[in-house]
Amino acid sequence: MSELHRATRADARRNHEQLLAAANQVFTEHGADASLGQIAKRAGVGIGTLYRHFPTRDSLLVATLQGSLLALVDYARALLDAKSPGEALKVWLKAYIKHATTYRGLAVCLPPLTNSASICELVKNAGTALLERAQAAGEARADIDFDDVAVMSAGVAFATQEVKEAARRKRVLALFLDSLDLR
Amino acid sequence: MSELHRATRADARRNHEQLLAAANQVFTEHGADASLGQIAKRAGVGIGTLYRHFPTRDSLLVATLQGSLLALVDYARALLDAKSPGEALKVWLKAYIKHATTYRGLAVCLPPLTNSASICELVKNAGTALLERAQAAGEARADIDFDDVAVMSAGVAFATQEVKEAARRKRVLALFLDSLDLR
DNA sequence: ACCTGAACACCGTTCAAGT
DNA sequence: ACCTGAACACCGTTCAAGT
Repeated sequence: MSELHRATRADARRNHEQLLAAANQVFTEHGADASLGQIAKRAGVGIGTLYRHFPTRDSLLVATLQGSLLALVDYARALLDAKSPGEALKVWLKAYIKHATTYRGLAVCLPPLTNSASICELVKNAGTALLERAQAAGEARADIDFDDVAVMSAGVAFATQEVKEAARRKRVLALFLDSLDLR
Repeated sequence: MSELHRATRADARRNHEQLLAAANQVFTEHGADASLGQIAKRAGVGIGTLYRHFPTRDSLLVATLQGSLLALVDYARALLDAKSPGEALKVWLKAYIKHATTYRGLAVCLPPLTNSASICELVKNAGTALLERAQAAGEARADIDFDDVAVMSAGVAFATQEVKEAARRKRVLALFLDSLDLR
């Protein structure tokens, strides 16, 4: 019943919520490229209604991820008080990369989305703060910015996604995290 | 006129070649997820003929890339004589990653293909030789194998693909290559 | 103001019919 | 042996008609 919803009709609000819930389910089951018609059907809503609420697939995707993205931002803020700035950065990046595998195939459509969605600006700011703190403490190489780290993280998330062996996933992740250290 | 083709009909051989040429063009123009119907049309062939010659999209993709993959193998063999094993590895990995961007979106469908196509076995062997030589010379960290490097390379190719700024692409690539060094 | 679903354009894949 | 393309099942997206 927030201010934002005062002017919207009750059925519209309800449809919005049911679409989000359905999308979350269907994306989880079938991946980020799941059929939009299937999502509309699961929400008990016409396909046109889905498009009215979420004009693009990406807009539906970010809406679905908003909660976990905000959690990621909060996590970053909390980590700004951690003893070791370098470790704090790495711990957060692990969570950041793990988040990019929330849905199968999410890493593939995440990069373009990173530049359009406003929530991603918050995430970027949060990551930048952690990186710069680590760099200031001499615990991360100084010749990179957070966009570099974000690009590489997307790559790691993508490449890691379909690897069966947990040991290899862990090694590749470590390879990346080690690369952030000073020389 | 190779031995392999003695038993096949002349029109079949011709169709095969025209499909390859058309696929190369269309993949180049529209990316690795281009329409197969469009490829068949460009080849002047029924869609059924395309499926007869290349039962899956991946089989058509690897057939299209076979020449450049073999060139990559030759390049690796030549580099086994290079003075610096560590540098040789990195130079080749740059070419390897660049190859994964031959078509837009190729990096996305490359990983599964890497395990199925027999030509990729050759590439893997070539890369392994370069990596192990660098490791033996103490010019690459010893706690990884070529599969680790291949996974990360796929990630770099994917993540790098859509980045506009050349400087950032270069920095991310360097970040990866640096990570292979000894500590 | 919002919802619906038929309509359209596209795609992948198969397979009966042809040569 | 090989080729063809109609047929089928699916998908994304729009928009006229309804409430």
